[in-house]
Amino acid sequence: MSDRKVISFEKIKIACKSCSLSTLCLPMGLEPNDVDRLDEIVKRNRPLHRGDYLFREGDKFQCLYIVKTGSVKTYAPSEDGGEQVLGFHLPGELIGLDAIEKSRHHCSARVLETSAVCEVPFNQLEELSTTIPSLQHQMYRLLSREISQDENMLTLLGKKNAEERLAAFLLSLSERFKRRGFSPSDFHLSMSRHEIGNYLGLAVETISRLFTRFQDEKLLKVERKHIQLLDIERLRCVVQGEERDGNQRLFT
Amino acid sequence: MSDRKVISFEKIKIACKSCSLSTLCLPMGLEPNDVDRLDEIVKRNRPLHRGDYLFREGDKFQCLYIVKTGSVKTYAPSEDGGEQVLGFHLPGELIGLDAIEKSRHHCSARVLETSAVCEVPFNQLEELSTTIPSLQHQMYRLLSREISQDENMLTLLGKKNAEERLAAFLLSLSERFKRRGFSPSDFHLSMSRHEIGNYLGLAVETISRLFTRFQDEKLLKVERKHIQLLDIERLRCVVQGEERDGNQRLFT
DNA sequence: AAAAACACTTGATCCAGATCAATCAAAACT
DNA sequence: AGTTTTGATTGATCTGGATCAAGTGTTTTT
Repeated sequence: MSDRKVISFEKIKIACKSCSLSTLCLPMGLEPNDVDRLDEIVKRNRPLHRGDYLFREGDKFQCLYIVKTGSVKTYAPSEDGGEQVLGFHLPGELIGLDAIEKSRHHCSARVLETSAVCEVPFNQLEELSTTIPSLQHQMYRLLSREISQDENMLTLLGKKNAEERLAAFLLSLSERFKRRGFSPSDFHLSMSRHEIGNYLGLAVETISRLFTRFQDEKLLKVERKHIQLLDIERLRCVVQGEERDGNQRLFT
Repeated sequence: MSDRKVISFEKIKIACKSCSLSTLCLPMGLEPNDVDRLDEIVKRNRPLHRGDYLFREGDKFQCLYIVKTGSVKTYAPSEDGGEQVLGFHLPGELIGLDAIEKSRHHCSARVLETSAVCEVPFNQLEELSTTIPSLQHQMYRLLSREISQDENMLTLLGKKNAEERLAAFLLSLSERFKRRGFSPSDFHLSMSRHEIGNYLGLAVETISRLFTRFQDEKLLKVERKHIQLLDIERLRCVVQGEERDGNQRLFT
């Protein structure tokens, strides 16, 4: 292994207190010395590459994972080879919260692009949280947020049509990139059209057609995986299911 | 108010330790004296009636609610008067976990039939959980379970067709009734066809037709809100999307 | 007891999005 | 550089479940 590689790996091993994500991540709201205690149990591994697994469905649950750079998808595989994509995870987002109850993962997680991921042994985190009330509080908040997000997604799948779904997806990415200091209107999709469709309960072809349509309507510019949102306001209207002529839809 | 009513109300005010739900509910896995401490913060109100609200979207989050008897639906109202039903809650099930993060409810909860509901002030519960590690653990488990259930529901809405959805719904009720000591094959639906359809992302008419079809196929017997499951095994096959002739479906 | 409101069922028709099929384009591999 | 593989686009067709419509049964109101 070359020296260069070791150096770039070491650069990734940043302590929580000097990590740029600390305001989005587990340490949010903790006192500096509590962050140090948390820091001691966090493991930082070398970067993973496209397709690598964080864990697979059925694995014993040991750790929560936090994306540091890159992106990760979680999905529920089904016996017949199909899968349901459950989420795409950006830096600062926690992965594995659904495994606490049964102490076993019932979804799989794979990285979508070269990514750095922090690992937090849950037993140690739980023990630490008994002695740091603000950490316990943060855990409750993060678990609760995950529930809210899933409920939001239930409404999307239960009530929204194809164009509303894709618009909502793009705006969600946009807002999350923004909070992480990236451009909210110019970004790269690390997932395939197929994965987007799977996540949104739509066929690949539908995603493709919608991108073309949105581009025709000057809502965005798309070139393969590079997206530029041209009219975020109007995209918000699309999510709300507003008609072309500006009328609202009645009931659902 | 008559004496009878007061007596029947008092009968509902049972301490956690003598509550038949204690193995499903918050106190699960707690030491008897910890249950007593939990018991002190639990409020038990008089029964609520069909249509009564536990809370409304936008309300300040104060308490978690636990169904003691009866049933409750939670739903996300949308501006245009529509709604997405998020869940139906049976005795022992916790309601309001999605409100912790923002300290505000973003769904509404109404009882479906005359119901008794326990109320747990969250601030007090959180404080108690800092001093009772097993209570903290139980909270993590319950929050995690909620996430799993929602993810399960995402797969249902994203990948399953109408008959698979209804079969899964009925089996879910069946299993939950069973764990509560009720018949898994003979029960009463406290929600309307409209609410079932809304929950499953289907139209009322589709629900109605499927009940008729399932009855024709001798999977169940339905008479208004009274359901008898006649062939739970075959219903499980329907959920898996098996073809009439016994073949499995390939991919999804 | 009649009337009104509501919940459910059943049939006929329609349509958004799936599926099938054919290219096309960009990586990845020889 | 050429070949294969994989991903994305576009068009044509099909269909599951929505929507529309009409009627029935049940509960609530008066």
